[in-house]
Amino acid sequence: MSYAIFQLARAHRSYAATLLRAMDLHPGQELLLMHLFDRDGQSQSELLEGLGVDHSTISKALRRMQDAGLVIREPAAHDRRVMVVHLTDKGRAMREPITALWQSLEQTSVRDLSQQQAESFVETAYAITEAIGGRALPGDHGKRLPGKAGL
Amino acid sequence: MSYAIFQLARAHRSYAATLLRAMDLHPGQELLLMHLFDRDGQSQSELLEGLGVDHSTISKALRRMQDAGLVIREPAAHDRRVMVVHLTDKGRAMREPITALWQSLEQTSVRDLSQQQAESFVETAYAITEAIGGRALPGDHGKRLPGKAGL
DNA sequence: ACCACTTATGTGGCTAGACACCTGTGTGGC
DNA sequence: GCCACACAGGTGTCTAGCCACATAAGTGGT
Repeated sequence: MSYAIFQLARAHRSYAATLLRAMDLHPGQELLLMHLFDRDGQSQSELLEGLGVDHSTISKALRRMQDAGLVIREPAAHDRRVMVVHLTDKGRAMREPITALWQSLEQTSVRDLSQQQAESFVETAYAITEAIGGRALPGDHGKRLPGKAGL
Repeated sequence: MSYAIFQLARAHRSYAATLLRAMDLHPGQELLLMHLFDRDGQSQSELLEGLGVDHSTISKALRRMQDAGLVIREPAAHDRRVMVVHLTDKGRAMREPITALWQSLEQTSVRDLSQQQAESFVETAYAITEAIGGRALPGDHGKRLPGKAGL
């Protein structure tokens, strides 16, 4: 089971990376952009909430994306700690390609599956994600190893 | 679907990394060790075949593991290109902890699943892995590394 | 023997992602 | 007002993992 997850994760990431390479993006950046497509002008903390990665990862990725001209970061007026992230025209232009990439990824993934299998798989995947503590909720800094009962 | 895979992959890797940290290992190294538990004295190419990552990743990981005293690498007699990897006593001593970790990981993953769900999930996971071109190892979709290492 | 080709491995450079530590900035208690 | 504390980001450092390139050694064709 865990081996299957490892293999799937590696293959899936690798495939996504190959597609992303064609549009000069790196894995993870497309998720950041998709969150911004959904709602522009989010703070890094808000993006972090949606992605669940470390804040330093967000910070560095955004800096590189700013260097690449995809986004701009500017301090918020009401709270000078927060940096509000806005898409540039170039960033917004990535919307269609990314959507197409995502659909392609979906289609390829489910290619040999029945509708039933796909739904069941997603459902189980989320169940596993929750079982192993997939949510990094604010305030717990990763110390959440759910119970030593299972160890 | 792809989002579910991303989330699952991140959660799974993160959880495994946390467990591995307790025994001074890094993600991926446990898979390398498990392959060596299964058969000691493999070349890097053989290990690569089993893991499916880039050869440079293997090379660097093995160098760090050698620095950590887990393995030693020595040139093969019959072909001076290949480096044969052997476990040290310290490396062999990791076998039980890693097996325990793996079982814990498995138990936690399937905690909220029925036997049927778990089997169906693994089967679908391999189907997706093959569909997106993660070269699955020749043939079998069933057990990986039959036996001792407990994969 | 020679030379192209393949194979096994090493190395450098890049990003992702995690942790640890640090700097500003808001906020509540006194 | 003052001060401890929480919070938002930034930066350094480490490993994983990829690609691109390099080196050395075995393999074959001629």
